[in-house]
Amino acid sequence: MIKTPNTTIFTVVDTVLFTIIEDTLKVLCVTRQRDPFDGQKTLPGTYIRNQESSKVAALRALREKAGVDDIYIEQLYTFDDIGRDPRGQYLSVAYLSLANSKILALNISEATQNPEFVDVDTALGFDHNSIVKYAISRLRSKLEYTNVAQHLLPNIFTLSELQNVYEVVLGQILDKRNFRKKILSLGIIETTGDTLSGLRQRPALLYKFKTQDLVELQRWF
Amino acid sequence: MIKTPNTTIFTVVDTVLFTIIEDTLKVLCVTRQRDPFDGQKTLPGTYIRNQESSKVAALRALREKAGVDDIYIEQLYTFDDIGRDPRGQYLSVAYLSLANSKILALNISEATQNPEFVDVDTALGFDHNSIVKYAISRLRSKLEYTNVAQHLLPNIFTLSELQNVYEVVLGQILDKRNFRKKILSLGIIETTGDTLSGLRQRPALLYKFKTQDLVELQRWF
DNA sequence: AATTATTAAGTTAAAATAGCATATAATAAT
DNA sequence: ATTATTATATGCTATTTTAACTTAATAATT
Repeated sequence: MIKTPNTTIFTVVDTVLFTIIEDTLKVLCVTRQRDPFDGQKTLPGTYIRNQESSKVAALRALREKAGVDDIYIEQLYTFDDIGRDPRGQYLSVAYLSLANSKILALNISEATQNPEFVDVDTALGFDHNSIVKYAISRLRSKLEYTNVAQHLLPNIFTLSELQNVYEVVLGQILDKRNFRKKILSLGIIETTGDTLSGLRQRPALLYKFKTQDLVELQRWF
Repeated sequence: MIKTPNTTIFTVVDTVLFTIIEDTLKVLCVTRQRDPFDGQKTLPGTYIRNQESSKVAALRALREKAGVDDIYIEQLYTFDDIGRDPRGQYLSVAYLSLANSKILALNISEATQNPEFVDVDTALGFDHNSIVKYAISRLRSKLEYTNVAQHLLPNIFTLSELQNVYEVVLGQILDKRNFRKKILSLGIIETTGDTLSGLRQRPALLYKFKTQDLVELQRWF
């Protein structure tokens, strides 16, 4: 094997931070201030620094734009097709991140490229629409066999709010009785015993996820 | 955003090629000919070249070691923890690959680091045991909701052979009647109409996968 | 003709899923 | 006070899926 250190491969990260605003799935993006794609929206990204892992770089990018320190993040996929960036050979490790919109504090300034949440079908520069598409696909899968939905919610929530997260992400209406039976039988949430009153209706029982750790449920065999 | 081109991040690929030999899941490895980990077994890997994507680099690594040109491959995960390689900051895009052992032609020589198939629990250098572990986990999942099993088999096979692949990879015995019912109901295989005779037993019907393209089956909701 | 090894195939009980309707608790309006 | 409104909570049933289990058929060998 011949060692060929690649001085011309740029290693970067791009982040896909989803949140739900007004019953719509939104993704964080910034506005580029230079070519290529000057003025266009793109996913927040950054170069990976020396002695920094891609995950730490991704967290750094999100901290700068969205003002969050403790956030759910997982590696999504590495995009490195030749030609994906007109500036040269860019290898981007993409990360999928989730947050409840209430805990976010967007750091809007020229320096941070004016971060904002946009609809997931908004046109983005580079190959970032592909990345978002892939992220949605991953998120939909994970909703179905893990407890990741919690990161789109406050710590305490009603079953209706939880169902709403599933409906917004999956893009389909679910039967309320069956959803409740299903989600309760999975054993990943439990009631706090408290109720949410103050509305002109029967008060809803409040629930929380049993653990913040990622739980993977079983499939067949 | 300050641009910090990283001249010191090495971008490489590592490949996890699984095959089944004598009813055991095996992984391709090579023997390192230099420090670090001189003399130890590791996954086949290579530097990503200029104007080469990680996928192409992974295919190149496999072609050199295993003599295969047309092989199933998918991106697994990118490993880049600081300290994973004592030589410096190495970002490795790992690939998962599958092949039927019959089509492989190991290119055994000093230059190719004497590739060989070993049990998946064999001690490997670097963080390569973690990579293999992650690859097994991915493979097991994918068996259950895709048609990837085909890549561990010849084009034409019996149901017993297919079941054997599942049993070897999943590490558990499956009920024959239920397995057949399940796999046939998925609609991903069909019989060729031919039978396999010549053995001192009832001849088995032969089957093939309907498509080589990756098929993803549905889960709940 | 008997033996052997492996394939092919169906039934039943239990569990999970999908589809559907009504009573309840709180507030708001009268 | 009484009534209206609104979202919550809950249960049944038919259907589908899953899990567990046994025997007959076939072709080669002896």
